[in-house]
Amino acid sequence: MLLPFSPSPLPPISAAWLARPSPAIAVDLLGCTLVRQFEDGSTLRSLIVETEAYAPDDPACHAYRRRTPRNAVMFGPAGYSYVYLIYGMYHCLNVVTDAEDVPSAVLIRAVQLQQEPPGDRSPQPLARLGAGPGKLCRALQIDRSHSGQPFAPGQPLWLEQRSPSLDQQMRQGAIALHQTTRIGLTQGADSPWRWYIRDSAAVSKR
DNA sequence: TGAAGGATTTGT
DNA sequence: CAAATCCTTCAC
Repeated sequence: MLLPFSPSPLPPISAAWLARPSPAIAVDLLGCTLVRQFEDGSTLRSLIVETEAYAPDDPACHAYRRRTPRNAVMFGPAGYSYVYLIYGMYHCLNVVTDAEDVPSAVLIRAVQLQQEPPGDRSPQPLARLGAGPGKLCRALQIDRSHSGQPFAPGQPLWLEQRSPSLDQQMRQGAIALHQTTRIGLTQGADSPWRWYIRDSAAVSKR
């Protein structure tokens, strides 16, 4: 299933809206728009269809043990990006949430691209390009240089609210949300902090 | 200074 | 199931 993109501009999501516990944000970000603005000024919009929450006292959270240079942004205020390199070859994009000094974030695991990203790329279904945290960063050309930056219009990345019609469909259950345990973890694997739009073509298997 | 391992993806 | 590939973290 492909979600409909809004034909009209949607309001940006504020840092204040993101200053809540990460599980709540993970649910609320489903159906919202991730906007990538490239250096030439062009933009590429994607609908968020799969997320995971990471929180304080969560063994799976990068900030679980202590503050380090890598995870420092998670200790800061909500509304900033946290991008890290995993397995030496893939980047993962997070939205920092909750209050300052409460290290938490939401991992964007899958998006539905509105159009083909710029650059030479072998023709591939858009749903595939955004299926997986590493793949969506590759498609949107997101790397660690984008970590620690605010989500705000005019920046390389920002977020926009759900369209009213999509919000209504999700609240009425016409678009089903699912909640499961998180993927690929060795610790904290029991917390049911993964959410996705069930029938989306872009979510991870399971 | 060294070593182990990871919020992934892909191909065998 | 294992490789690719490199950064982060922790131990010595």
